[in-house]
Amino acid sequence: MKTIDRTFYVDDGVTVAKKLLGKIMVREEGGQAYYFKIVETEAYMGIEDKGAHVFGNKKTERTAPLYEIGGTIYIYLIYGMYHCLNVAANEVGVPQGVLIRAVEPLDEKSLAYAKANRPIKSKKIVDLTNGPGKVCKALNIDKSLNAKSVVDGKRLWIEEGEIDEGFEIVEAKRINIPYAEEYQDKLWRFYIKGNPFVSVIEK
DNA sequence: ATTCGGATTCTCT
DNA sequence: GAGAATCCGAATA
Repeated sequence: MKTIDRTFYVDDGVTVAKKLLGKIMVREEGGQAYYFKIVETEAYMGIEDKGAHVFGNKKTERTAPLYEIGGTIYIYLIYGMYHCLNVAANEVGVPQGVLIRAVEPLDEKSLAYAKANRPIKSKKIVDLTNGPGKVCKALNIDKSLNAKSVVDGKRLWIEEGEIDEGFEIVEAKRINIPYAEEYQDKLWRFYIKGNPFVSVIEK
């Protein structure tokens, strides 16, 4: 497998969000690597997107990583308890990004890693990683990765998926941004049709 | 199957 | 001092 390089991320957020589906996210910790397929993403399209943290060009200490070059990691805390993982898209100064909403553990070792990080009562392994807060918990991702990069081959990176995989992409409305007005209807959430790890399926 | 509320703390006004 | 790009368990039907 080959680590995806910078040029992949220097593109508009919607394009990067779609391209990330089916790719393999690799988490490295303690000299071990764990593999997860990206099955659901959301694009946040910058200063005009009312659902984005940077709406109105609100550059603050928190949102600064989104203004960096595509491939920069942006982690934030939501509802006081959960971290969410984003990858910045586009050029420096264009604060777009992609929220990683759901992943699928690709082997037993990765599954065990997720379980160890996120002990739950549910027997369904789907419940381990089918949501943005869950993904971060299961992969032991927190603010120590904020503003780091996904292209330096350390801690967290993304690789090409199976060559001939072939899947259908569903375009859907983004989740839980009621204040975003007309932007909450944008079809900027993308997921792999039929994949059981997707957090919310369209009717 | 679906609804409901509580958890918990960072960030910005 | 408010509110947040969520999750989970409990209660109801």
